[in-house]
Amino acid sequence: MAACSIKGRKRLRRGDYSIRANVANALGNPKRLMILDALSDGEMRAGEIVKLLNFEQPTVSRHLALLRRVGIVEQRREGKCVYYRLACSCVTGFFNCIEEVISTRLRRQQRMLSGKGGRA
Amino acid sequence: MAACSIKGRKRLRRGDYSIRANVANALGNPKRLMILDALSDGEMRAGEIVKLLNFEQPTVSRHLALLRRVGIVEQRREGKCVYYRLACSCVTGFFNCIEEVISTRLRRQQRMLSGKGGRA
DNA sequence: CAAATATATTCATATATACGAATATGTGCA
DNA sequence: TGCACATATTCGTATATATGAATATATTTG
Repeated sequence: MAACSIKGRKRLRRGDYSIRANVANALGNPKRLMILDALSDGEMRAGEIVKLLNFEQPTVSRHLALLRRVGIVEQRREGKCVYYRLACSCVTGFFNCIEEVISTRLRRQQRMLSGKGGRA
Repeated sequence: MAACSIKGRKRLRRGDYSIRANVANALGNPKRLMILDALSDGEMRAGEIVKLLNFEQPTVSRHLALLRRVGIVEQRREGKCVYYRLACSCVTGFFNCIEEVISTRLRRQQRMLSGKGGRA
């Protein structure tokens, strides 16, 4: 006999979660986040990003390729230079959400410390 | 002589991008996305998720532990059962953003096909 | 305490990712 | 065409992640 009740509902979004995960996964790397953060100010050349962040040129190129592959950034060639930009304004929202998760976590940890840990 | 101008601006968010990446990274896995999608309907027991998604019990447990570690979900024990819930409402926004990225990408691909590919 | 249920952790391994170094491709210009 | 600048790709390898199987821990109840 189950001690805890099971609610019969739950509908899941349909479709391929792998595709969604690929998009999210592209955001799960510190260097890519820095690149996106830079791009959130506007279009930049690949080389500009290399200089700004002081990463290896191939590193930046590969990260940009990955971000482009999943559709987070778009590119535009102008002569010898390739300009990158965010493909979707919602990326900024990602950052805000992450900040929110982190601050929520901090708050919870504070609670832990003063609550559980404080006395005993 | 650089052919493309360099704009001198660009301010980056400060702080540790690795922490942010850890949070985002937690969302970059199809099974975890399915778990979060399930939890977006409300609190669930670990075992309920196992049954709903038909994953191995240790797999679910580990994914939940990871999600909890980065602060995306919280847990609550009630007797033998452990209930999990989203720690932060913004997680739903993540999904919407991902959908937006994917649909933007689709739109762009359509454009490619009818534009570049159509004639040539 | 023993047994049963619910969840968590460990271990070995398979797979995916990230990176530097080297090299290739693409573009404009003399 | 040949050179210079800008970006992309390949290769070998180091590191991280995911997983099933087995095992451990926690909680309730008899």
